[in-house]
Amino acid sequence: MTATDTRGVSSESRSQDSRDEILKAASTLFASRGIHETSMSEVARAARVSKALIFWHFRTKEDLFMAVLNRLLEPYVIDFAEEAGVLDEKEQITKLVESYLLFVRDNASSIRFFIAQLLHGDRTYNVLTSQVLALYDGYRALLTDLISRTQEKGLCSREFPAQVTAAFLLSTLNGMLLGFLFVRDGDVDLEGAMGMLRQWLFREASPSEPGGVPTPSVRAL
Amino acid sequence: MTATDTRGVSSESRSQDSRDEILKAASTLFASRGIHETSMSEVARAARVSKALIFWHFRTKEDLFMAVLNRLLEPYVIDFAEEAGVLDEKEQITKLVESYLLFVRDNASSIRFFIAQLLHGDRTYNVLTSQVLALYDGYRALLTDLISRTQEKGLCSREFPAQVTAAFLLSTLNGMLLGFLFVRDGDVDLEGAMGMLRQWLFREASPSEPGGVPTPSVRAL
DNA sequence: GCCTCCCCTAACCCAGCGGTCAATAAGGCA
DNA sequence: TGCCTTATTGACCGCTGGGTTAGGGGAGGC
Repeated sequence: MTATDTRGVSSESRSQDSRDEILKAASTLFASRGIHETSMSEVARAARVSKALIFWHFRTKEDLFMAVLNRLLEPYVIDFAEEAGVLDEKEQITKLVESYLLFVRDNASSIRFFIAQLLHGDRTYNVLTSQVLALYDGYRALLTDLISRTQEKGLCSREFPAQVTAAFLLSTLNGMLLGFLFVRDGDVDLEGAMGMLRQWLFREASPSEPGGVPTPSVRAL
Repeated sequence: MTATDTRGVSSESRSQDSRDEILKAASTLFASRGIHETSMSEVARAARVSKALIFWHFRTKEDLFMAVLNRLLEPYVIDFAEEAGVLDEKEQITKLVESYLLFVRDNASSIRFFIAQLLHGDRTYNVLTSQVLALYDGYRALLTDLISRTQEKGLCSREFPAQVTAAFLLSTLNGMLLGFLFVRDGDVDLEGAMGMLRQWLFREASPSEPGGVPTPSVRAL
């Protein structure tokens, strides 16, 4: 989608195009079938390019794989600071949790890939782990801080220390993530999940909505 | 460990022995490195047996893999009914949750393997998924029922319907599972996790124990 | 003592793998 | 136009993978 960008076909952009094409094909194949079940010939065929060209762009298969990894990691950033000021803490937490779930929904396939990769523990383990872990810790810190401030203002229960609550909440989110990844038909009940989380976090009474939506369906968590 | 069982070397037991040896070696290798990164020659070497013998016992590599899968699935059973009567509902829930966490701790490597396998979604997907899902649903049903009864007796909060609570709790448990799988040094804070869960479930006050154990450590959830 | 059936092996087969290379096409620049 | 650099390819190579095959050896039956 990003930049089909056929401006000034001159000079190095020809090379760049084929490189992108290869990366795109490799991303799809690696993510869906794993590195070991994907041959370079298949990547070449999918990218409609000769196998030798792949080795011209990338020294080895593993190099290509690393490039794919980085490409897939690109959207994994926490861009939260922007809308911080306008919302109160409660809403910020809600927002943060929601963005987690939305992200999971929209990036299910690459998350699947990364978890499988992490579980597998190849050489890539170290570099990938540290990167993913950094993101994860960032998110947790953000959440802990937010919960802590919310508690100070008396906006939510002080039953547990903020970091305990945050760790617990994150566990639950990860459990939901796992649930999402195994959902059969790919559609996921985000609203239901959010509602449950909000109620749990803030001890809200069940929001008896005008339309009278009954208990949020909880299938397939 | 089970049955080195060298009784009556006669007749078909020789075959059985070598078959077991192969399965054992294959289980270890497949579980730790995955099917595609494990060659039949490696399995043969690990089982100290010729490669051809493997193909005498199992028609193809995939057959062997399926046999391994079933072997690894053996310990995955819910044997809960036994001690049901003696405990009250609250303790039963605690017990059930604890047995989940203990199971996760003790079977981390095969759980890892199964999740990786499920995430991957090979052909094995269908047969494995259905089996794991059946177990999972069994556990959930057990839990839902138990929570429901506990609520009826007024022993725990009725804030949410039993099945919502169960699904939520299961999500959290799965999140913890995920956390356990990625714990660095392999040791896991079971007591801390259990404490948090109990408090959450039953709204217990922090159990200020005589020894004065401070807030349960929550690292690495 | 010999035959038979079951385990088990060494040696082989060949498709497909990751990777290389010499040859070529496709511009930019003079 | 011709030359130089950069992209691109088809053909090739060594090797490892899953899978086969022909045959050896040992325990039971007769």
